[in-house]
Amino acid sequence: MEKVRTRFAPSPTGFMHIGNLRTCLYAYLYAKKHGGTFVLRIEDTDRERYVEGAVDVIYRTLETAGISHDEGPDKDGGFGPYIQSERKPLYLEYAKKLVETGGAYYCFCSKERLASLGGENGVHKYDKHCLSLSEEEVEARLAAGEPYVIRQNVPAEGVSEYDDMVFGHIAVPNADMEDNILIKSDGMPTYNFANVVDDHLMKINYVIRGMEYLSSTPKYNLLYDSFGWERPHYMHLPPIMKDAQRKLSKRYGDANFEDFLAKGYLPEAVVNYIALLGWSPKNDREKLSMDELVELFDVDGISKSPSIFDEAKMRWLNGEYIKEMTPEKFVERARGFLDKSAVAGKYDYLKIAKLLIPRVEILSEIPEKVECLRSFGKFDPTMFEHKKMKITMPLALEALQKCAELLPSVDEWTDESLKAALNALAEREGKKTGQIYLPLRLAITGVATTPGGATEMAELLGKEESLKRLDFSVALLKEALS
RNA sequence: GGCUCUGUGGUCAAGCGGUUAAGACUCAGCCCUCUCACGGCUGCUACCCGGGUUCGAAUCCCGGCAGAGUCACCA
Repeated sequence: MEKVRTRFAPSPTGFMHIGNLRTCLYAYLYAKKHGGTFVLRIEDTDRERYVEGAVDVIYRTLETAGISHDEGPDKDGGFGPYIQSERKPLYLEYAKKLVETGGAYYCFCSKERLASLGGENGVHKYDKHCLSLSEEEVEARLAAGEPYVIRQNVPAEGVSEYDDMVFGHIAVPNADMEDNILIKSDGMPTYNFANVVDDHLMKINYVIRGMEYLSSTPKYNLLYDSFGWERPHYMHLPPIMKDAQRKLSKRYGDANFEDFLAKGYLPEAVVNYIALLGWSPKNDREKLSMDELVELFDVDGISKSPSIFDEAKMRWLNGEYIKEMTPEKFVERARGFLDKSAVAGKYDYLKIAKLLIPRVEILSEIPEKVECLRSFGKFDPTMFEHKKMKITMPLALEALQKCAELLPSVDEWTDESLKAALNALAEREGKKTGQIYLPLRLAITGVATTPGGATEMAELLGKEESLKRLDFSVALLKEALS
């Protein structure tokens, strides 16, 4: 079997959005799955849409996503250059060859004439006007320096067909296809043409891309045929949608890959999630590493219908990745968020990590979760009331006062010894442990929900701060009850 | 509008002529429990519609309907 070569060919027009990344991922997975080569090619033939720095975003995104290309502008594999603008002379050369074989022709029509062609429903279709120009006339006008384009010569009749790896047999009447421009008047090729020439020259035999090309692919095949080149296999992918009607896109301000990282998503979780959007391993596995994706990836699992991007599910998956981290790993990955939170520099990150790991789905939740370690002040004393535990404000006060008597004598200020002390206290007083813990936790944090229990929070805060807060809360309760 | 494609719970998604139509997210409830989480359990909700073919159709065929893509000197 021939060696598989796939490619990702983005145009540098800004950020890398999720849909693009998934196409890239599938092309990568398919190549790796079959021991093939994955090529990165930059399609910058549209000078008007070029965005400075966009190429760097592409490199950066691939790297953090864990997708490494085997060939590209920065990794020569002998098929370069890998940037289309640097291949410019090539295209004209090949277009001329196509003119000789009759697969293409020069066109001198003005924009005005083209505009006057108006068909039904505002749809124009070029009328092959210049196809009938004699060779001499073409030569003369070329020599006179008249501006021209080169158009593909699509047969007027017949049907063009091919078999798509995911959509199956596709047949399009030739009459529905236009004689598209291959070489623009600025001498640059259009996507239609550059793509075909480059894919052939780079020996790309599996073309994996969005399904917006599904119905124009027969046209590209005609080009391959005119050249006498072997057609590649095609794998078209359904789009990722924002909702049932709209595609996920930069235009609607939808988050791109780097935005998600900034929001505290792990790159491997994002990659994992988008791999599953439009593809299924057909078992119940959902949390898959890149290696597993490579192993399991299969065209058969690719769906034909669009899928809607569900951030809630990606968030859940991200949480799954976090849950299996060790505290050390968590600190390493979350350092940026920890450093910007209330615990920055003041607390033991590893201790905090243990509490945060099961409670955080995306890293950006960290600051809000630990804020109670820094902020403390007057709070609503009725929060001490707890029906199920049968705690009233007076009972809470009593419990807190017992704590205030007992705790200063606890020397080893750790979760375990605090627990031991409080359990003994509860037993002595004939209380349920919750009737002690609950008020204490509230007393030293001042908020209803905390990332840990009373003793865990106390350990973090330290003896001095805990006792200070406890005193404050005792006073607060006394005042409320008087 | 022409052409191309698609149509399983709110979302992702198994299913490939015979199933009580998986599983996951979300949501609700319960258990666990010092809060919140985690974990465990339970529940709600689906084959777009209509015709065929067949003993039997979510699965095959046809027709509707709905949605998407495309019809550029953009990719």
